[in-house]
Amino acid sequence: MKKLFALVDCNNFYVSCERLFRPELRYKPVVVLSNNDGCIIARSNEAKALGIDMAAPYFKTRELIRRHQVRVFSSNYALYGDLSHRVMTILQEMEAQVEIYSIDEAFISLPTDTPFDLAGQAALIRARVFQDVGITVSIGIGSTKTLAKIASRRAKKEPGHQGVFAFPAGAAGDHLLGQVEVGDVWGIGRRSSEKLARHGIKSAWHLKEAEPEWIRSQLTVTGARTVMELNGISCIALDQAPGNRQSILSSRSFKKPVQELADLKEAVATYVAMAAVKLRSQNLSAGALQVFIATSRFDQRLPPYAKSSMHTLARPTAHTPTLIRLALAGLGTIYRQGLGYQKAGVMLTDLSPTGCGQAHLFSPPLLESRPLMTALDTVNKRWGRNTLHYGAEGLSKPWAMRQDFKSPAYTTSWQELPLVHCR
DNA sequence: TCTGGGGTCCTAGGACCC
DNA sequence: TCTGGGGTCCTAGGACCC
Repeated sequence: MKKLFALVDCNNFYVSCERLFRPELRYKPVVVLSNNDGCIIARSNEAKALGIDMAAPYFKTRELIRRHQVRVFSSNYALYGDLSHRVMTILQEMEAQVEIYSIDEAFISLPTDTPFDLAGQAALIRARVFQDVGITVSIGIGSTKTLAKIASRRAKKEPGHQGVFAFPAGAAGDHLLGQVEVGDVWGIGRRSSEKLARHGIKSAWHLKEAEPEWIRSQLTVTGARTVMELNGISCIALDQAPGNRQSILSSRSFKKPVQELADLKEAVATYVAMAAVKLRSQNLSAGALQVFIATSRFDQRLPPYAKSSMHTLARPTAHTPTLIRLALAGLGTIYRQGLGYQKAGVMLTDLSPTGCGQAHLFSPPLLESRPLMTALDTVNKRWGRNTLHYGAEGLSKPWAMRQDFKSPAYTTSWQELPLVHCR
């Protein structure tokens, strides 16, 4: 059966979340920063109009921000995650086939075999999300995910569409593709668009008409798929139950460069503990652990130093102390004295469902206590993160990331609920 | 002074097997 | 002169996404 795709995309999502609890900031320029207050990762329309670029380093735009009194927020993922969940729940209530694609986007698969007012249904979804959560979404409809993406951008950018736009058939569709820069096509990043431009392929229409074999040779099969999708041939299916996760990464930049091994150890132990919580929450165990450290890529004075160390476990585990021990041992092998490290991290890979691992012939069973981990997670869930934690994680954490402009956890912490004053 | 974090997929090349 | 053919697995690196 032929299907259509709709992409539901939350407008300026992080900014919209912040404004939800600060309605006086509506129509004012607002930006949200990445972790460590490093880059700008969300902008209100007013901030975009001021010429503040996506992913611009905060310190480089600070003057512009000050001059126009742009309101700045550190990222607050507890808030965004919670509001995202509310939006996605509504979509799943209204539609049978939903793929949650990212924190602020979902694809929906729509039937086309019955006479059905797609745009009308999309408008209903949009109204319901706004009514129940207070977030504005744009919805694009197309015969492939790639075309739905292009349509959603049009829905967002041109107010006349009331937030819903269906990719048109025939010549009108080609005309629209002619107006889309090739780098704005889903799956075509900076490197590929530079390469394509050198061969005269500058618009989405040029790409659609390109020779498939040549595209395959230049952009591999993923590029070839994109060309098919632009031609209306669906190659990227709706994925309602994404397969088991491949890896769990936990890493942060430091407030200021860290030199001491002792500080790095604390940071790495903290990241291991975070990753392990995520691991157990998905009932997974890790078969390998990688730890990495890096100096700043931007520091011109010294050559950058980045090293990682991989350790494979005889048997998969989700036991925090075991993982911390391995990570710290790995850290010792890659640490070099006298450098100022800007970032460290831990990646858990070879993930498998807990309890399904192959027993090992020669290693004795690991002396690890699953009930202990369960108790730890239960306490921290009930009483707040870090109620119980490992000594190796440290206490003062002088390396912790910068978060100078963080809003309260309005919806996920009793202590930070917004107050309503009545007279 | 100050430049995010968390993912996925693809390819090439080396090592190894029969 | 001339050096097989077919395969798997692993890793590193590149590119992309939000």
